[in-house]
Amino acid sequence: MSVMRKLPSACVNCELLPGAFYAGGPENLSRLQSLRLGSKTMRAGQFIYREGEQASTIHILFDGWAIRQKLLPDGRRQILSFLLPGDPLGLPLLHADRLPFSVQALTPVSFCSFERAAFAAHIAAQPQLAWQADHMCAAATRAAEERLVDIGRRTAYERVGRLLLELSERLKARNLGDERGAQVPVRQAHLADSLGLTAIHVGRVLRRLRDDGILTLAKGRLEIHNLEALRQL
Amino acid sequence: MSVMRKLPSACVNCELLPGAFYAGGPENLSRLQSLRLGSKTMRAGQFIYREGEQASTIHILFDGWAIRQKLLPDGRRQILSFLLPGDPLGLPLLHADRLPFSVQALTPVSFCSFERAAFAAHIAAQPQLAWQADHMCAAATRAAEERLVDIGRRTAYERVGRLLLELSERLKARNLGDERGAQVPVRQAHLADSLGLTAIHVGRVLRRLRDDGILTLAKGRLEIHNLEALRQL
DNA sequence: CGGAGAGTTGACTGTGTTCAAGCACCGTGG
DNA sequence: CCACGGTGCTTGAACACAGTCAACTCTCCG
Repeated sequence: MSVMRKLPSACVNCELLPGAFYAGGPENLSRLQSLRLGSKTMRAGQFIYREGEQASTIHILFDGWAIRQKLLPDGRRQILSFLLPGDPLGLPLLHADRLPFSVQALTPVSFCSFERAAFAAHIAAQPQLAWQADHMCAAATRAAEERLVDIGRRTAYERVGRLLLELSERLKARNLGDERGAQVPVRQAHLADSLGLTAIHVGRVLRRLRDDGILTLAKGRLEIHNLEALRQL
Repeated sequence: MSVMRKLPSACVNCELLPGAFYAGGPENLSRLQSLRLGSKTMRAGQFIYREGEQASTIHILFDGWAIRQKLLPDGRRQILSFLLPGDPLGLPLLHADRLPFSVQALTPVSFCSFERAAFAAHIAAQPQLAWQADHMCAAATRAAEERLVDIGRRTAYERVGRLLLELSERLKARNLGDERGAQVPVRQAHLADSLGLTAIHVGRVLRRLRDDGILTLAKGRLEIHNLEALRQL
């Protein structure tokens, strides 16, 4: 079974920080370190945040996968995004003290925590950090709106293909996974709730994608066999 | 016919600025004024931006409605949002020089323009402006993700009702419209492309909403008859 | 060996789509 | 004043994509 990576003792040694917008360069790391509250691990399935509840800490995912989702009273669920190591969890807490979505661990996870208000002040006080936060947020909006096009105007076949392509590219960008594929701990029900479909239909679509020689998703592993065809979708 | 409001000659007199995040308070207005390039009007249907094309000015909608949309090669369209007076057009241009969507005038519109780079610098240089921009952007993400839940997991009936409720509330917040309703220059095809449906089905849903005594949308006018029931959706 | 969770398969249903025709509204021009 | 054409809305019938339900298999673990 997969073993969880060990958290570094200090931010300076953290492998995630180069490139993380909230770090703001080496000269800020000690400041950031002083805001750090500690770290935590959780098991698969645990809720890291629940929609609407008050929360005063924000987390940075260090290892494992999580999902960001909204639940309707009658049990329907919409997954908003998949979260990978390095992603901040609950970023809207910088602007409000209640989150408009829940966050749930998809695998065992570890993350480190910062005090909401102090972290917000840290960013708000520095023009270039605030600007970079805005930049990140713009990217998040763009991603949400692309998913909107998927769900609103693309077929199930296109949706599944594009989501798996996106995941594979995000994993590659972080050097997770190898040549042909990667571990993707996502079940058909997750794809379904992410794409506005049912798990059963996702299963049928995955079979078609496999039969068409485009990709396979089985036993927690995603393999892409025809990247060109996949990009065409 | 509706008459277009007259643009003020100077930002100081602009009725939109109180409350606009990019203004940043009275002391900044002269600075903002100096960045202003001028104003423009366009007829209904004209494209203000086209997806992917380079653009070096950003606009603030002064009067009229516009839509933000993405078009697929085969003609399918997804409307991302409706833009009302006071809304910035093409905000992502602050972070990139190509827009990931098109903007089209829905009615005759007027707007004023600012040079992209100068406007971005104006904001990026001031921590509190940048932070407010981040705040706005977070709201945009939240809106996109709520629409995502609508399209992904709600029925056509719920979707149409909720979108019209949202529009009516945005109009009310800007003092457009009166007691019972407001002018809403949105055709069934727009609702359809916004909600991942077809215009024909939207028509059927609107009839059901009317038959159920909840609302009517006809001849460019939206009237809400049972706000409570509408909120229940 | 047994049980739980995930995935598969098949038959049936339903929400929403497609296509086509007809109608209402409205600004234009004879 | 009315004929005209365009645009948008409505209706009906047939269809399709995706959903629902239920039974069965597979795999992984204990």
